[in-house]
Amino acid sequence: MVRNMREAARHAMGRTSGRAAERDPQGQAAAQARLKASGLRPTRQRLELAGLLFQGHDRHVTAESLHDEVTRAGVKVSLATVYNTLHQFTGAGLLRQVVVDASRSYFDTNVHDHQHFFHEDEGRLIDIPGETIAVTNVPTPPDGLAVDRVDVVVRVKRA
Amino acid sequence: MVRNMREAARHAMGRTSGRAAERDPQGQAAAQARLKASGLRPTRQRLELAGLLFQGHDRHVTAESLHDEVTRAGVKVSLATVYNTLHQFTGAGLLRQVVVDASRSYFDTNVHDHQHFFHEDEGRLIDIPGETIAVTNVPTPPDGLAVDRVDVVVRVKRA
DNA sequence: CTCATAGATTAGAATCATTCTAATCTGTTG
DNA sequence: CAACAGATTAGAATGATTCTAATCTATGAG
Ligand SMILES: [Mn+2]
Ligand SMILES: [Mn+2]
Ligand SMILES: [Zn+2]
Ligand SMILES: [Zn+2]
Repeated sequence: MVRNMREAARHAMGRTSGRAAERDPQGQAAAQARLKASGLRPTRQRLELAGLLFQGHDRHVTAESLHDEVTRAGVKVSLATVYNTLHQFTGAGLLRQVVVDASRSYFDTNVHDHQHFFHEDEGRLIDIPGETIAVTNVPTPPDGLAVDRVDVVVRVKRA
Repeated sequence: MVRNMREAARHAMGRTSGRAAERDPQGQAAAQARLKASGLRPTRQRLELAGLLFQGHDRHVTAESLHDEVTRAGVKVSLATVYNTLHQFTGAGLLRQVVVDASRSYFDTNVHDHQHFFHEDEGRLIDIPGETIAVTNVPTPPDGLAVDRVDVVVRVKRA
């Protein structure tokens, strides 16, 4: 039943209306490149999620916030796939996991050295550029251990 | 049926054999004082848990590790009570909660300003004295927010 | 292009830490 | 020794995350 390129493309798009992809052509292209570079198959779901995550500005998402967002965009992706994708992207170095809240995991599109404000009332993360804060005199780890990284979280509340 | 002080004391001890209390007389006394100072009733469970937690050296426990420990000591305390107690002690300023692992909460008997090594392979926390690490140039929080505290976690792995 | 297949997605069940419920118990105070 | 506010607890509930196993799809021969 597939007769030509246009039909094939529509078919490949599956359940999505194609609206999201049409709305963000360069995002999709960049996403495609990013996935290819990481050896991840460019599936509809990964392209949509990458499109939302890597639009240029840095983002902090939870599995649920990203799932809500992609769902609101009219794209059907299961929550399991959102979790899978966040972990795969993290494994590929496209995302970083941030632990600040015992009740849920955040993922950060900014994988460079930087720190965070964590707004405890609202559960929001705000970047602090990597050059801003200086952490000095970090002691040598106990024998047999090596520093993986140093996290600084500035917990803030309503004044 | 309670005839004298000795009997009364045994009765008050409830289901415990009294072994734990006998093993740690000063711990119990200190615990009693600590609870009184915090306005918490000195129940058998709180005294046992305080006895284990505040023995002098600083400790990092999870609800489950503390529950295992108190259980192994032959004292019957429900996990719900361990959770309740950890939160009450935290509210009273006797403990501090430490967020380093998305999968469980740690409680720290050292409530003074200090930082941590977190051994990611084993899930263990190691104190870094408060005067050791210096964090400078922490930026001013966004408007309407105030710094609650600054956490530094030095994540370490097997070398 | 067509097909075979490794890899991906997904609904729904399972897990696990933590919290809640509501029944029972106990420390305190009069 | 009451009376009762506060504490404990078994077991259910919750909520985030992971797992299962069935179905789908991207890909690279042929
Ligand atoms: Mn959702
Ligand atoms: Mn949890
Ligand atoms: Zn960030
Ligand atoms: Zn500590």
